[in-house]
Amino acid sequence: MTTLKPPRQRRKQARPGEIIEAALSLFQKKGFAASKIEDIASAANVTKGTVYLYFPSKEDLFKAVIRETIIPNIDRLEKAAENEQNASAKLDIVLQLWATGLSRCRGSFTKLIIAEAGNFPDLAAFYREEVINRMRGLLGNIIETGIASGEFSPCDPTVVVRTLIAPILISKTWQHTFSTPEDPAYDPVEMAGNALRIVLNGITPRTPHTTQTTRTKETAQ
Amino acid sequence: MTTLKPPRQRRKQARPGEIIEAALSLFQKKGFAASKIEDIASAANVTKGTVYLYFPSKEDLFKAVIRETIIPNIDRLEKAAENEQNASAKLDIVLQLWATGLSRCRGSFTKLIIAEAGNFPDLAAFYREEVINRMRGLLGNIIETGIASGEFSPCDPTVVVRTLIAPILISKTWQHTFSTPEDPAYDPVEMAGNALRIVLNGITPRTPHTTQTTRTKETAQ
Amino acid sequence: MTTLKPPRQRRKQARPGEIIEAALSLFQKKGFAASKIEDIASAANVTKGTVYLYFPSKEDLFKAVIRETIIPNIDRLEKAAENEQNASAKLDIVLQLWATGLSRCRGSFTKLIIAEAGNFPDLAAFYREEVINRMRGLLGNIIETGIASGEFSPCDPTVVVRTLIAPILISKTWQHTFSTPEDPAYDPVEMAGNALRIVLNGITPRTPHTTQTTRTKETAQ
Amino acid sequence: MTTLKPPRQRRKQARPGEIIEAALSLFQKKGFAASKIEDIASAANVTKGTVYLYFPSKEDLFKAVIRETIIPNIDRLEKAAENEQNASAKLDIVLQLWATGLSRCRGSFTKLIIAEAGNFPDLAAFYREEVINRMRGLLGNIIETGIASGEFSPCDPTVVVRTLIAPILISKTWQHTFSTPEDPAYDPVEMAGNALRIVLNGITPRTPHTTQTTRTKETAQ
DNA sequence: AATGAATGAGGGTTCATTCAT
DNA sequence: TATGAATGAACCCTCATTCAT
Repeated sequence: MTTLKPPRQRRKQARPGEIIEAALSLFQKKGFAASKIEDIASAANVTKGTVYLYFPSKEDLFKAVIRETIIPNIDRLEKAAENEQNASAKLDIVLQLWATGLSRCRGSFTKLIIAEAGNFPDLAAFYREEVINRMRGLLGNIIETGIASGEFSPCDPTVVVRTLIAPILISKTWQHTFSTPEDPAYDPVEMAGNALRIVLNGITPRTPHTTQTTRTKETAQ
Repeated sequence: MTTLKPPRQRRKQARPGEIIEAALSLFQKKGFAASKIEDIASAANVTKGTVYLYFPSKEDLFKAVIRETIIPNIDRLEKAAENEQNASAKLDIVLQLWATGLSRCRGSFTKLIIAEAGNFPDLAAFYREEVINRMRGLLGNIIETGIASGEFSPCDPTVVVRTLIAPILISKTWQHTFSTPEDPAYDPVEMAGNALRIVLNGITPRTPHTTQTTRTKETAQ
Repeated sequence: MTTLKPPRQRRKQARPGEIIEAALSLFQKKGFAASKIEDIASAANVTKGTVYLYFPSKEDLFKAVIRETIIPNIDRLEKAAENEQNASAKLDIVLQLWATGLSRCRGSFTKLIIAEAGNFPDLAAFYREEVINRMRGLLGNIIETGIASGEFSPCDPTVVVRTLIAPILISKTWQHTFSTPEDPAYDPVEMAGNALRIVLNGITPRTPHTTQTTRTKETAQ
Repeated sequence: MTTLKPPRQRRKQARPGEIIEAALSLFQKKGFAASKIEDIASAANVTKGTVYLYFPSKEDLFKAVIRETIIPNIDRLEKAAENEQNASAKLDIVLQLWATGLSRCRGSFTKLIIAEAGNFPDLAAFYREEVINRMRGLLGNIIETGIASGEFSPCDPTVVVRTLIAPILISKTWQHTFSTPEDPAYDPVEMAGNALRIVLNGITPRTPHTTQTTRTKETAQ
C-alpha cells in the first residue's frame, strides 16, 4: 500500500500537492498579496526555496491552486441532477450538494476570486468559464425544464438562477468578511434551503382571503 | 463665480474630493492593499505628499472614501421609506434607490470590503456597522411591518432580507469581477426589481389554472 | 516706548529674533534632526514659509541660534571674576554664575552641541573656541594665580579645571537625558557648590606638618 | 579549524557580530537617528535586508549593540571590586578598569545616549537601568563602605559618585565632540586617575601634622 | 512680507526571489 | 532534492524646501 512507503519517499512525490494545499488554505484565509511564500512553505513543512523548486513564481502557484482545486467539484453536481425526476427536486439536490461543499471548505474560494479578479484577469476568466457558467447552465436548464413541464411559472430562467445562487455565495463570502461571534453568518446549506423555498413560493400569501397556514413550517431545516 | 477664483484657491477646496474620487476608483479597481498611495495621488493629479496633507494615513483615506460615498446614500433610503404607505411599496422604493446608487457608482465597495476584510479588520468592522447593519435594519423593519399587517406571510425577516440583498450585491460585485463585453452582468437596478418580484411571489404557479399576469410587466427597466 | 508700537510693526522687526528663540527652545528640547521647521515656525507664531524668508536653510538657522545665544554670556563671567580678591572666591563666583545661567535655561545647550557635533563639525569647532576654551582659560588662570600665591597646592591647572567643569556639565546634561521624577538630576548650582568644595579640599594645603602618606601611589596609571 | 569552514557557514555565524560592530561604529559617529540602516549594512558588507534578518528593528539593533558591548564590562567591574580589600583600592580598580574599557572603545556611548535620549526615551531608559544605575550602585556601595570603616570622611556618597564619574564621562564625550589633533582630549584612564586623586584627598581625613607635599606632580600630562 | 499648498527625495521595513551550499 | 542566507525593489510615510498667491 502506498501508505507503507517510507515517509521520505512519500513526501517527495507529494510535495507539489502539499504545497498547493497549504497555499489554498492561506490564500483563502488571507488573500493572495497577504500570503507570504514563507508561511505557505512552512505550512507545507518545507522551506521557501522548495516552493520555488516546483512553482516558478507566487503567481504561478496561485494559478495552480485554482486549477487543481475547483474544477473537479462541478462534475459531481451534474451527475446528481440527472438522477432526480422533477425540476424542484433537481434544484434541491444541486443546491444542497453545492452548499454542502462550500460549507465544508474552511475558507471561501468565491471570496478569494472576487478579491483577486482585478489583479488576475485571466484567472477570473478561467473561473467564469469553468465554474460560474457551468453552474448557471446547469441550474438554468433545470428551470427551463420546469417551466416547460408547467412545474414553474413562465419566467426568465437567468434571473431566477441568479436569485438562487446569490444568497449562497453571499452567505459563504459574508462568513469570512463580516461575521462576528455575536452576529454569525448563515451557513450556506441553511441559506440554500431558505433561498430555494422563498424563490419557489414567494412571501406573498397565496390565496387572498385565506389565512396563511402551514406555509412556513417547512422552513425548519 | 467660482471659476474666476485663482486656481490655487480652487484647488485647495477641491483637493480632498479629487483625492477621494481617485482613491475610490483605484480601491475599487485594485483593492485596498494593492492600491499604492502614489498611484492614487497621480490619478488625482497630485503627488504622494499631497495625499498626506489631507489624510493622515491610507486607512483614514479609505474611511473617508466610505463616509463620503456610501453613508449619505443610506440616509436617503431611510427617508424615502418613510414616505411610502405599505410594506411592498417601501421595499420597492428602498431597493430601487439603493440599486440605482450602486449602479451609478463606478466600482463596487462590497467587492472591495470582501477582498480586504481579512487583512484590515478595522475597515470591515467600520463598514459592517455603518453600512451593512443599517441596511439590514431598514429592510428588516419593513418586512416585520408587512408581516404584522398581513401583507406578507409569516416568515423570518432576517432570511428574507438576506435573500433580497444578496442578488443585488452579487450583481454589482460580479460586474467588477467577471463581466465581459460579451457576457455583461445584470445591472443592480434590474436585478433588484427581479429579486423583489420573485421574493414577493415565488416561481411556483399560484392558482393551478391562472395565467401569471401583469405582475412582472414593470420588471423591464 | 517700544511696547507701544503697533504689534504688527514690532513683529516685523522682531521676527528673526523670535524665530531664533523658538528654534533654540526646540533644538534644546528635541535636538536638531527631530525639530521640524513647521513646529519652530508655529512656536514663533509664523508659518513655515516665513522661516525661509530669514534663514536660507534649517542648518543656517541652527548656526544662527548658536551664534546669537551663547557668546554674550561668557563676557559676564570674566567681569565678575575680576571683582574678587582671592582665587577661591573667584572660582566660587564664576562657577555659581555659570551654573545659575545653565540652571535657568530650560534645555541643555551642551547636550545639544554634544549631540550635533558629529553632524556639524564647524559648529563644534566654533563652540570649542568661543565657549569651551574661554571657560577653560578663565578658570585655568584663576587656579594658576592661586598656586602662585600659595592659596592652592602645586597642581596641574588643566586637570583641576576639567574636574571642576565636568560635574556641572554632566548634571545639566543628565537632567535632559536620564532624570525621572523618582530619580531627579542634581541642579547645576548645587552640583557646582559640591564639586568646588570637594576639589578645594583636595588642593588646598592642610596644616603644614601632617604627612600625607602613600595612599594614592597605586593610582598612577 | 574554523577557517576551513565554507565561507557561507562562517558568515552565518559571524553576521550578527559584524552588523553589531558596524552599527556601534556608525551610531557613535553619527548618532542613532542619523545612522541609516543601509549605511550600517554596507559597513558590514551586507545589504539592508540582511540587517533585518538578524534584528527586527533599528531600535532592537541598538539594544543589541549595548548588550554586547557595554554590559559585559560592568559585570567584570563588579567582580574586580570584590577582590580588593579597602575602599580606596576598590574605587581605584573599578575606575581604572572602566576608564580603560572606555578608552579602548572607539566611540562614546554616553555621547550617543545623551544625544538621542529625547527622541528615543526607551533607549535612554534601557541604558539608565542597565548601565548608569549599576555603575552608580557599584561606586556608591564602595563609598559607603569606606565611610563606615572610617577610611573616608562622612559625606554624601551620591555626590561623590557623581563627582567621580563626571570627569571620566566628559573626557570620553569631549573626545568625540571637540577634540582636534592640536587640542586632544584627556584619555579617560588618565582622567580617572586624576579625578580619583583629587576626590580622595578631599574626602580622606588628614592627620593634623602631615605636610601635603608634591604628590600631584606626576599628574602633569 | 507672509502664506500654506504642493513637492519629492529619502528612511524604515517587508518580502518575493535568487543562489551557494 | 532541499536549504536558508542574502538580496533589492517597492511600499508607506515624513519633512525640508519651493513657489504661486
